[in-house]
Amino acid sequence: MARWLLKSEPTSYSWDDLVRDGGTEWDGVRNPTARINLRAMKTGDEAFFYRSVQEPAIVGIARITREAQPDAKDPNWVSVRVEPVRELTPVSLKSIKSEPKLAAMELLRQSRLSVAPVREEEWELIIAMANA
DNA sequence: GCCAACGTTGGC
DNA sequence: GCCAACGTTGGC
Repeated sequence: MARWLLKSEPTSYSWDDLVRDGGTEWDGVRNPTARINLRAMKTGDEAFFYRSVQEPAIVGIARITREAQPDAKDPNWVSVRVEPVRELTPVSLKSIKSEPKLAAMELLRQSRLSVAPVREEEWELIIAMANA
């Protein structure tokens, strides 16, 4: 199973919105690199839900429930379906940056990328940080 | 095809 | 509010 990270500004779509909805179409992504990542997602893959801008942090885990299909608003782009798995004790961007083992994370390397891969060892370390 | 100008994202 | 990173647009 592959691991991912999905960014969202809480003012546009928050973790609580995802929980309330029980699942959502992850659409509106308009970046070529992010599109490559969306297309690589398989049903059952898991993704960190990252809250950007306001108190940036990883705040939950979501699951991909349908692979990429053309975005309803513009077929040149794609969307996937996601649903919430569980909330996490927030792991702040600050704590991610302060952990040397996470220095290679795509989140840090390309800070504007809204759909990014996460390595298995990074995933497990962040889960451990949330549980600490 | 190059690159300057401009717009957007997102951390601080 | 500022600014760095980076993507897009458009003149040449």
